[in-house]
Amino acid sequence: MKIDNWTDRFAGTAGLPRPVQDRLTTVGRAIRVKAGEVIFSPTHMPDSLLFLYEGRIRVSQSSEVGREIVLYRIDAGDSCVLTTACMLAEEAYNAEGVAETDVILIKLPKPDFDKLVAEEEAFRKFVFAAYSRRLIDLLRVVDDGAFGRIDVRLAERLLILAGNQKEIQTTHQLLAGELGTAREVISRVLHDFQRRAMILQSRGRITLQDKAALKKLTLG
Amino acid sequence: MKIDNWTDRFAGTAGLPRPVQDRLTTVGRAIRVKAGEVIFSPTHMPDSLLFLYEGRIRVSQSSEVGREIVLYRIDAGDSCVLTTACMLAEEAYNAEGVAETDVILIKLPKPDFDKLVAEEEAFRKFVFAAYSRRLIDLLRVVDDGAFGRIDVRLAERLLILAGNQKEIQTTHQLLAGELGTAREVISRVLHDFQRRAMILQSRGRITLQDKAALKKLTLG
DNA sequence: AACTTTAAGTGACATTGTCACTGAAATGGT
DNA sequence: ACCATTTCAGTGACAATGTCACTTAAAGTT
Repeated sequence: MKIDNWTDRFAGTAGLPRPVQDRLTTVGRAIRVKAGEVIFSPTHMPDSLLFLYEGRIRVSQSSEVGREIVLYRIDAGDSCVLTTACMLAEEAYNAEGVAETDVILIKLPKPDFDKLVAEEEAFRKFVFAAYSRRLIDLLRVVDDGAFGRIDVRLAERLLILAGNQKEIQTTHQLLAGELGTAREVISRVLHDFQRRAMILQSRGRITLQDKAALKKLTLG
Repeated sequence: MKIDNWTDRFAGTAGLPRPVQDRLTTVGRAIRVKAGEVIFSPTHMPDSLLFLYEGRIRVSQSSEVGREIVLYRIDAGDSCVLTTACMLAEEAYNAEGVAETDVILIKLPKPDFDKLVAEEEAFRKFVFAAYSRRLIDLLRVVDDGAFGRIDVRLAERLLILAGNQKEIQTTHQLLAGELGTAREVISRVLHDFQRRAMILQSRGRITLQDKAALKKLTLG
C-alpha cells in the first residue's frame, strides 16, 4: 500500500526538503495491522524502522511464567526505536509490540534510514528524541515497579486508560498485565476501590465514579 | 587537563580520520573525578556528551523515601548517553551517576557532538549502540524487578560483584541499593545463604564460599 | 437448556517490604 | 586506654504483595 505525504505527520520528516520527502514516500512501505496483532516480538524483529502513521502500539515485556508488564505505548506520529535497538544488541530481551488499535505503519528499510540519519539534521533529532523518550519511559517503569504501591499505580493507570471517558472496557487480567502484577492482586484492589465507592465494576467493564478520589490517591 | 589520543580508546572514534581525531583531542576536556563523587544527577545534568576514559560509573535511581536501585554500570570505553537523553526530555527523572572508582571523563561539548554525529558514520553507530545497550539494560532491570525472586537476584549480583574474586567489600545497605530493596531483606537472605554455607559474613565483607551453589540458585 | 469459555471472587499461605527496635563493631577524640 | 559516636547488622511483629488452588458467575455456543 502507498500513502501520499505520510512524511507530513512526523516531526522528523515534515520539515525535510521536498525531494527528500518524495523519495521517502517512494521507499517507505505502508502496512495495515489489525488491532491485537503482534507487530514485533523476540522471535520476529523487523529490520526496518517503523513509523506509526495511525493508531497505537502497546509495548510490553513478558516473563517466562506468563506474567506481563506494559513498558510504554507508541502513538501516531512517533517511531518505534526499540526494534532498531534490538537489532544492534546481541543480548536476549523479551519485549513485544502489539497493535492496540487498527494501525498503519510506514516501514522504512534500514539503508534508507541510515542515509536519512546521515544527511538530515531534523531527522536525526527526531530519532534521538524518540530514543530519549523511551529511556525516560523505562526509568519511570523501573521507579513505579520498584518503589510504587500497587493501589496508587492502579489508580493512576485507570485514570490514564479512561482518558476523558468514565468507563473502561478491560479485564482484571489485562490490568494485571499493565502493571506487571497478578490478576488476584488487581481483583483485591478493585474490590477495595468499589467498597470505597470510587468505581463500579461489572464483567469486563469498570466505571470510574469518583475520579477525584482516585486522583487524590495518586498524590498523598 | 589534556589527554593525548584518547580517541584511540573508543569504538566510535578510533577509526576516524586523523584530522578529526586531532580536532577531538583539542575540543574534548578531560576531567578527573574521585571515587564516590556524583557525576550527574537530576539537579546537575551536564550539557556535554561524556566519554568514560578510565574507571567505572554506577547509574542508579532513587525514590523519594531514600530507597535506591542500580540501573547499570558504565565501563571505560563507553559513553554516557543518559545525560544526552535527559537533555532532550522535559519529563522528570531521578537517575544519578556516581563514580564507582576514580574516573577520567572526556567531556565533548554538544556542538562538537552534533557535528560528529552528522559527519561520521562510525561515531553515529557508536552512539546508537550506546543507546541500545542502555535500553536493553533497562529492560533487564524491569524484568528482574517485576518478575524475579530476591534471593535469585541477590545471588546473581553477588557473583557479578565478586568477579573472579572470592570476597566482596560491601554492606547490606549497599546491596539493597543494588537491587532496589530494603536492607532488612538483604540481611534476611544473606543470613539464609550463610546458614546454607554458601557465604561467610563479617562486618562490611562477604566471602563467597560456594559459588557453584549460588550459581545453581540463579538457574533452577 | 446444557455446555463451554472467560471473568471474577476467595481463603490460605509464601514472599517481600516496613517499622521499631537492639546489639555489635569500627572510629575518633581526649 | 577509655568513652562517645557512628556505622553496620540482627530481629520480631506486622503490612503489602504474590501464589496457589480452588469456587462462582456471566457470556457465548450448540
